[in-house]
Amino acid sequence: MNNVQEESLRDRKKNRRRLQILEIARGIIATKGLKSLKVRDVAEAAGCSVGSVYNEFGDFDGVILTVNRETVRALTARLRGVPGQDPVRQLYGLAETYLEFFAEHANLLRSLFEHRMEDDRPYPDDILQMVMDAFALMHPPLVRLLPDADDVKIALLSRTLFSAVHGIISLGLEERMVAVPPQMLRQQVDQFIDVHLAGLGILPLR
Amino acid sequence: MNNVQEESLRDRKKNRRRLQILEIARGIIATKGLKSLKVRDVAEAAGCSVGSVYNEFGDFDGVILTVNRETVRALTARLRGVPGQDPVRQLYGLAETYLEFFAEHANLLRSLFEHRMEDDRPYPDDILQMVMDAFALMHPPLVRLLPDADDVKIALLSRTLFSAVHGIISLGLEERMVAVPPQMLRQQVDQFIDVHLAGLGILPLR
DNA sequence: GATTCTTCTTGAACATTGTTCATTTTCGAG
DNA sequence: CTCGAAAATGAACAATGTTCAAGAAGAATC
Repeated sequence: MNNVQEESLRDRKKNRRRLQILEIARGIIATKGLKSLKVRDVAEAAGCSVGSVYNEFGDFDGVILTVNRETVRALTARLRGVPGQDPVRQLYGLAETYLEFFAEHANLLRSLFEHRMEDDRPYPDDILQMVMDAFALMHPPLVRLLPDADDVKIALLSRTLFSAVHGIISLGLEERMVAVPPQMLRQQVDQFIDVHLAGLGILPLR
Repeated sequence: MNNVQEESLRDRKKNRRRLQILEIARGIIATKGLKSLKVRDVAEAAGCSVGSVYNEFGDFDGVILTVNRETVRALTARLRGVPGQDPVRQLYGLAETYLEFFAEHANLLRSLFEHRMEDDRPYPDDILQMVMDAFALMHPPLVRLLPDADDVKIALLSRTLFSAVHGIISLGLEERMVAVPPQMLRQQVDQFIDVHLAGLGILPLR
């Protein structure tokens, strides 16, 4: 077997189509929600047969999970872009960036958190791990802010804090419920962190 | 029209069946999740035809929504049962009771929060209102603890706090993710409230 | 370039499941 | 008992995920 794989014509077409299918599926989820995603719609929009979708992704869950995987990847990239000089600012930045991302891609995030597998197959571990990793991004700044605390406790605190922020945002953006205006929601998140940092004995910047 | 309605045989049967259908549907959702709820299964278990289910509930969403309505009603009842002598204890009690209820009825709660309507029909207002009302149950104790604060701000704080607790619990119980052990989760919730109350300038009891 | 072999693509057919509705059954009133 | 209204029925339909035998397309070999 030759490791210097030059991409064959077949591979090129396959890749192009794969990306195209994902793009279309993501677009439908993002604009009309996961419930509106239909194999036939995707196949038609991609100019191929339904069989090709199955050939490429195994089953329909495969398409959804691949989109979700990219969603959490994009989220993580955005969160990693939050400046880390000042740990307090970093915490606010992480929360606000999460809010921004969630507001921009609400349906994609809902697909990530609400999709249930067919039958009782388990949710892929790598996606869960990526989500956990994203939620652990508050760990480093918290370590800097609480140098005397047990590392395990900080890990727990990081997950707790991020989960709390997630709850505030995901319910706040739920247009079904009393949709909180976006600007208000940001204030809400900031105030929440204000209070929580104060409770941890950390002085705010402002 | 006679207002002294004695229940006719017809009405009795209708009511019995209605309750039976709901019981069965709730059981399936609770044990196997919303995705496993099928009209035919419900009809067969209730010993009636699929048509009867439709006759009684209009469509399948009708069944789900009725179950969800009862779920939020039961939740509210449980939360209202939390003692209110001491406002601080009440806040812990509300959070812990929510945790208990969520742990006991995880799939029912997920059905309440994750179900999306067919097409683009709106989620029934009364259910949303009941959820909002449940989340507002932290309002009274917070008013007592922060007598000088603006009432509108407390209303917002109440929703924020409860949403945060919801996030911690719903992600913590997500067995897909790293399922936090229930006892640990309770500690997590308590510590979260510890810190947040401290941040609000409220002294803990212990 | 022709031939062969492998792989991918196709789309009709199937399986599952929500929904409808003409027909039948049941119940209550007169 | 009879008749009309209401309810129940379940076969048929519609939407949608899934499979697979047959054909098409590309790669490999000569």
